[in-house]
Amino acid sequence: MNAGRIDIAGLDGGLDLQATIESGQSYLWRRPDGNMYDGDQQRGGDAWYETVVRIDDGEIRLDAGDPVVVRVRQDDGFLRWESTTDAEWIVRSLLRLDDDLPAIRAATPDDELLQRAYDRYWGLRLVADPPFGTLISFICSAQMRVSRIHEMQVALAETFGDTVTAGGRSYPVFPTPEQLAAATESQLRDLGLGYRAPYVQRTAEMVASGDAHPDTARDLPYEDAREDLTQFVGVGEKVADCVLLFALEFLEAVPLDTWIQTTIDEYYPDCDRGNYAETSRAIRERLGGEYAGYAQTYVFHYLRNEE
DNA sequence: TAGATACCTTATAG
DNA sequence: ACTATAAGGTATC
Repeated sequence: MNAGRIDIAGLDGGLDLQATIESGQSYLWRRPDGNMYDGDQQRGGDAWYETVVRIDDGEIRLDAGDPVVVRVRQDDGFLRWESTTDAEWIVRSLLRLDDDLPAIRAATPDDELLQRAYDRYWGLRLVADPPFGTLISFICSAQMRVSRIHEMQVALAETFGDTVTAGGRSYPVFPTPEQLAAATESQLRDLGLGYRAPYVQRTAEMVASGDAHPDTARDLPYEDAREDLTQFVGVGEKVADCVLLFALEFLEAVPLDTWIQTTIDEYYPDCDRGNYAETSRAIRERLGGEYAGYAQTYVFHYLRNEE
């Protein structure tokens, strides 16, 4: 295994690894100590987190390429990493370590709720996850608790994905589009996916056949990109916004979920315009525009943990 | 085009 | 013990 460490003092705004990984924006990491979402900040503070991505022509993916194991741990002022390859660039990319958090926060409105959330979880970063895994995991997220969404992704990897061995341990790999497309609805229901089972299978089939790919949204203007992603089965406007924000680097995207809807009702009632598109524009503007997605992620994590 | 309803499964509240 | 409700919504009518 390769290994290295990144000096957190050298990052603009530092890092809160646990908040970043366990804030419900990524479901593609695992904690080998088995305590994801245990709500215990102390225990998670120096836990190892592991993921497997694929590297294809220098890009971090899950739909093609060679599997690479990546482990990270925040400890004593450093982000330590271990990997089957020289992975510092992968770690920097996945965890958006080059984002300038103070600059992003400076572009955020001086709003009491936003500042409280930023203060409480300062160092939380958005992620830049592989698009295919993000697409599937957020299709699974509909009407689901965060911990169960994560369990589903683990089950999908263990049931349909490859396995790689590193350092004497084996790691399940998130399934490729082909592997998921070959799954039957019944198999997926057996994993507890419920009505999401056919959505996952059919979307995987769309990607595997080449009929559509989440990456095509990357080159479109924000609202067109959101519309483009809704062509996938099981993907509405909210899930599309999640893929844009957590995988395709649209930092202005604000997924309108139940938590944000409650936030709008309580703190920004004038932003409720009665439909997704218009409410989205209004709350996006209220949260600072360009980095509204950052503010959304802080607020989501803050409200979910403090109330 | 806007509004209502069904949908899998599990955990938690009452 | 047992029922109602809600969980990072979407598809369909």
